[in-house]
Order: sequence, then structure tokens, then C-alpha cells
Amino acid sequence: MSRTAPGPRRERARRGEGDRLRAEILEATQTLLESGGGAHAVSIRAIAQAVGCTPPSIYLHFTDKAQLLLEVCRSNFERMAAETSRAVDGIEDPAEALKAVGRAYVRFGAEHPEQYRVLFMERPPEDIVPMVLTQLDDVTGFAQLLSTSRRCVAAGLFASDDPVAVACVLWAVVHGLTSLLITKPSFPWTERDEAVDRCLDAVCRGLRTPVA
Amino acid sequence: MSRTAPGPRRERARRGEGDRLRAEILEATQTLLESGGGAHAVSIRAIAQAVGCTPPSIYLHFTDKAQLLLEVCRSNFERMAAETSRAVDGIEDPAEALKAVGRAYVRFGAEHPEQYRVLFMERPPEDIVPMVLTQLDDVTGFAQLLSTSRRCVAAGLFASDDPVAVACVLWAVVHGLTSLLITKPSFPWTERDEAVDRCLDAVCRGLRTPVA
DNA sequence: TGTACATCAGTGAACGCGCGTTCACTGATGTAC
DNA sequence: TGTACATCAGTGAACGCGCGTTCACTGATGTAC
Repeated sequence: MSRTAPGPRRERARRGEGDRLRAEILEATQTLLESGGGAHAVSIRAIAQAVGCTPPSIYLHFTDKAQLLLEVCRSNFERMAAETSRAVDGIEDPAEALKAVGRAYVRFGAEHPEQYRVLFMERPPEDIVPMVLTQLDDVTGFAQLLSTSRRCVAAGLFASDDPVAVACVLWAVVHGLTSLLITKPSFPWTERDEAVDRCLDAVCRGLRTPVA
Repeated sequence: MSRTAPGPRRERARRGEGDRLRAEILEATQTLLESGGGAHAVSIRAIAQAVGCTPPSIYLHFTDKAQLLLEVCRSNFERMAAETSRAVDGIEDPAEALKAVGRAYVRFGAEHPEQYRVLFMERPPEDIVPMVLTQLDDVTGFAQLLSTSRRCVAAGLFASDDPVAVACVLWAVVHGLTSLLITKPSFPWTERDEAVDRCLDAVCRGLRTPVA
């Protein structure tokens, strides 16, 4: 962060509106995460400066840096779940739905790379309760893939009758694509949606019942 | 690292054997990387303590922390390249070779998770020249997949005639599997080689010429 | 209508820590005369 | 064979930095009497 001047002060919230700062802190944390430096740029001091308050004020609303980050993760998991779930809305063909989920998954990661990094690529810091994160990512990322896989398996689209195994393969491919797009952006991936489709097409065709 | 006692002193190298310390530093860095904490545990001070020398001694052999880490990365890229290349040795069937590369790739990542993290999952620190890293990972990870894909394409195994596109799909799946195994070890991946085979089988079948 | 008081929403200064890095030095060892 | 000297392989102490967190405080605002 280096030699940062105090920066402008926000005006103090009025009585009864103390929770406003809480929201501003969460928002500033997201903004800092997105901006260049990634998770490394997110420090209590940097957040305070971005919000326009002092570091101790943050402890008025969060017990810990860990708790603050956990809150941010939780909201990002929810955003991602909302987007992937919206992607399948109204799509009846299970095979099409599967592709839609995959595309939405990769899009979320590509559009929010730093958030995706934190959620799926970094070791969770020891102080964040692992249980919570596990529950959360059971819900997100994988969950939508799993439920759509279930539809496909039920429709007899795949040779396997195990939706979990199917979803694992799909997860590997969409996560692989997403994280490579993030860490190796200089790579010749051509157009993003095209790359996603090529991968998903191949995998889905490969998973199909060999009858066709 | 917390409150670490000075630790045992190594005996000073004899005249003309000054480079011994250099090797010991590199080795200790790898060991620290593997041990619990990952890249986060690798500090100049921790390395010095592990080696049994003082921090300034490290600057006798490396100009920078960045240069030291770059050296370690380089050697890890080489180890990985050696292992994936050894995996295809003597395999004539290109399809079998492809699976062998994939399995070797994932095995390397699973056996050296912290090293794999640094090489393929973390943002390279700004001070490390990105060019060098780009060259390196063009050589590693992807390169072996690409050359094997070339063999498969040449043998007419796949519908696509673009080995790069084929290798991208394969990279996505092996990297995805590897990195998920690392970040989400609690996941029901069943047996590792089995999961790899299931993924690779699906992808390869999907990429095949639709004739068969 | 005026005033004492509690509460709310913060601030300022400091704590101890670990980090990468620098600087002046030291002591053993080989070499030249 | 003895000694001055250069070199090698390091060490000890300190630098400034940013970090998370704590503690005692302050000033505005609403409320009770």
C-alpha cells in the first residue's frame, strides 16, 4: 500500500444508524479485493482508509479480521450461487441446463477473479473455522452442478448413474478452466465462452451413453 | 512461525566450499514450503533458521528473496517436467500416453501440493519477472500435454485437428482436478487415480472422432 | 423550558510482532615472501 | 620455517515498514426530570 495519506474522512453516522459503517466496511473490502492487489491488499488499515474511518472503528462491527473476511466470503458464495442458479432458470433441456451452469460458473470466476481466488484457490487461513467454509462451498459451486447433473442422470443422458461422480468431472473442468483463466491470463484461450463450450461439449459427449 | 529459538548452528563451510550454503538454502526452502504453512511459511528468517545460519548469509548467495524463490520455482518446473516426460517413456499408443501424462501431472500436484500451488495457483509476486515465469510454464505443465496431444491428433484420434485446442481442454481437466484435490481435500474424490481416469476417459471419449 | 446524564459512534496513540534488508565487523585459512 | 597479508565465509545488531489489535478518550445527540 505504501505511504498512504490519511484520505478523506467520512461523516459520522447519525444516532441509530451505526450499522451504516458496517455495510460500508463490507463494501470497501470487496472493492479492495477487486482492485489490483487481491487478497494481499486487504488489510484492516487499508479498509479503514478506503472507508474513511480509523482502524479501531472496524472492531466496533467485527470481532476480528477473520470474521470480517468470513462475512465477505459468505456473501460472495451467495452471489455466485444466485448467478449460477439464475442461469438455469427456465431451461428445460437438462443438457442445455448443464452447459448454462458451466458458462455461468466460469463467467463468475472470470468477472470476479479475486473473489474466486479467495473462495476456491487459496488455503483458508487457519483461524477461519474450516467447518463453515466447507458447508458453504458444499452449497455453492458444486451444489448447482450437482443438482443439474442429477437432472441429466435422471433423464438417462449419461452412461453413469452416479450424479456425484458426474458432477465431480464437470466441476474439475469448469474449475480448471476458471482458475487457469485467472492465473494464466496470457494464455491463448481464444474467446472465453467458446473455450467453455469446447470443454463442456467434449466432457458431456464423453459422459454420454455409448448407444448414440 | 512464532517465538522460534535460535536453533542449532551449522558448521561453517571450508574454504572453496562456499557454494555448499547455497544448496542448503535451496533445500531448506523446499522443505519449508512442503511443511505445513506453505509459501506463507517461507521467510528469509525461517530459511536461515532451518539452515542454521543467520539471515544476512542468504544474501551472500542470492540478491533477493525474489531471486531465491524464482530459483526454487525453476527447479520445481524442471522436476515436474521430468516426471511427466518420464511417464510417457516407451508408451507407443498415443491415447495411452495421454492418460499417462494426465496421471503423472495430477500425481505431481497431489504429492507436492505447496509447490504446485506456487507454480500454478498463486499470483506471481510483482517483483518476479513475469516473462521468465511465462517461458517456464510454457515449457512445463502444458508442454507435455501439448506434445502428446500432437501425437494423438496426428494419429487421427480426435475430431479436432488443432493440438493446442485439444491440449487446452486436457489442461483444464487435469489442472482442475489437481487444484481441487489440493484446496478441497475433504471432498469425496474417491481414489485419486480412479478420479483422474474417469475425467480423462470422459474427455478423451468426448474429443474422439464421432465415427467410432 | 432548562439542564444533568446516559448512550452512541466513533478517534488518537500506542503495543508488540515479523518482515526484508543493510552495514560494519570477525575469525579462520590459505598464500607470498 | 616464520610471519604479514589477502581472502573467504560468514555474524550481530540494527534500520524502517506494515501489520492486527487494544486502550483510554471524546464529542455529539437524544432522554428524563
